[in-house]
Amino acid sequence: MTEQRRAILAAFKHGERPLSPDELHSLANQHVRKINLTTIYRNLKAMLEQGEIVAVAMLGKSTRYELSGLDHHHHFLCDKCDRVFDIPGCPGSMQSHAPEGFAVHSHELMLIGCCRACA
Amino acid sequence: MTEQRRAILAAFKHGERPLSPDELHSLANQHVRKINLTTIYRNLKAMLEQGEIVAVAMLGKSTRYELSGLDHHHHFLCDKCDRVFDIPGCPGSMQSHAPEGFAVHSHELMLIGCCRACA
DNA sequence: TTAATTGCAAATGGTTTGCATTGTT
DNA sequence: AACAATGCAAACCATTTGCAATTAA
Repeated sequence: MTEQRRAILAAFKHGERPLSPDELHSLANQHVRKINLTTIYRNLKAMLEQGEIVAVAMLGKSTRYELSGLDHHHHFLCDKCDRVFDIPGCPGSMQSHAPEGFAVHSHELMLIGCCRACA
Repeated sequence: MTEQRRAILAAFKHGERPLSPDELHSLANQHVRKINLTTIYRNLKAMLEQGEIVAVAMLGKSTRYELSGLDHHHHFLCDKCDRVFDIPGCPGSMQSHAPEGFAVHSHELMLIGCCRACA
């Protein structure tokens, strides 16, 4: 594992929430010497393919990423401060909500609202 | 209401599922004389602000849009054919899944799997 | 006829790629 | 030495913007 990859992992752990490539870039640069944004993107791509991280779709804004292997969970987007929080738990299997003949492999749930700090 | 806006609305109705700006462009051009893609984007922006349509976040792919005012519902993304289907109903209020002090205003749910046609 | 809408081309912003350089084994 | 990872600049692609021409009120 390269020094840059280690810095990116550290940034993920330090960030503790889904991060955009830019946020990751800033965070990783605090951990080691300057890393190029291109390197961030290339490592994100590799980490995605290896299943080390997962992508989180964001309305309008650029995709964010987080470490995988966490317990199954969902996200809360604060529409005031724009931060995304992990929320534990899950409403449960969604297969019953799919129409006949549709097989559900996975699901994503995003709650939108106002976080505690902004309230 | 302009002729172009009418064509875009017709495309939404004809499409019957969340559409990308490009899909909308193709569809709208079938309904009237050529419309510029810029006009699609500008009308989408206006329709969003007026609440006439809503955006649907797509992982990696570009945002899709659909008419609002439909019953509250969610989406199913087929990972084979890449189409998005509306699915009726909702698992219910999500407030109980949010941490203490977090106020939920709305939520988005995307089921991912294999649609009936691709099965 | 005055304001809003459109088309076109250029600008933008996030992401990706080519290639020469640097680091790793 | 051989191969993989990096940095930089250029390319890319979806979306936005400036501005002159067109359409609607």
